[in-house]
Amino acid sequence: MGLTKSDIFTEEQNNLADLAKVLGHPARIAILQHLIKVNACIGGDLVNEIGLAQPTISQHLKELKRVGIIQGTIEGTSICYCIHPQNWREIQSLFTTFFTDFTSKIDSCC
Amino acid sequence: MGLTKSDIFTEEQNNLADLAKVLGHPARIAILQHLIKVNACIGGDLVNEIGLAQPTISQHLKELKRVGIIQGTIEGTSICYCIHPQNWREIQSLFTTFFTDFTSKIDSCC
DNA sequence: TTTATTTATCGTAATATTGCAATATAAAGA
DNA sequence: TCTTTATATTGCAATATTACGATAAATAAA
Repeated sequence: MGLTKSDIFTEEQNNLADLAKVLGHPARIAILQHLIKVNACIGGDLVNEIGLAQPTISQHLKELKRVGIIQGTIEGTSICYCIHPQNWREIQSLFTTFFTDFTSKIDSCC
Repeated sequence: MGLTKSDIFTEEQNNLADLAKVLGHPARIAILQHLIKVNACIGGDLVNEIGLAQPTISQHLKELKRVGIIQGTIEGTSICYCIHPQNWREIQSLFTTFFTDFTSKIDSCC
């Protein structure tokens, strides 16, 4: 079907999964890492840096913006992209909580 | 195309994206959270708990096992699943590093 | 106004993912 | 051995994702 049954899961589970899914593509990881490295840059720089066609990068940027992990500011004809600091920390916090829920337990496996 | 151009990215980027992608489905998040909660359980319990058909759960478990975040031990006709403690910590570490790379910087956005 | 620059959108092709019914496999117990 | 129980695999339908060429839109510069 290709259609996730999101109605049988909690909002927290759907939300975390959605964020993870957006991080689940190397181009989007590369975009985020580049933005971290240079603080901010315009879309064209990302097209050159990543090596995918402009419409493809635009699509990936759209996804990253959708979940709020980056922001774009219009500067003339170009758009200056950067990490959204507050949202980044909130997303980081969600993942940290998720991972720590196990790490804080005693190992008791089968 | 639907085909990710993984050859133009670093192994680190592909690896992190692959892990994130596996976490990018609410059923797999729910499976992990349940395993954390009860420490260990057999596959049938997950089928009842999650509410998806047995083959679907089996498929999700296969993906989780592929990246090593869970392990399964055969116990008679059933299989006892649990978090893979060491791999969990390694994956947690990868995400922590990724997020901290930005968090440790001064905010300088556009 | 015309042109150049930059980004977004549309349309499309190819592949991937999700989910499940049917079935296969494997081990335990009668 | 035969049956039961639990999981894996296969096959398939529906939807999603990825990537890009063509093109639109919007602004700056000439």
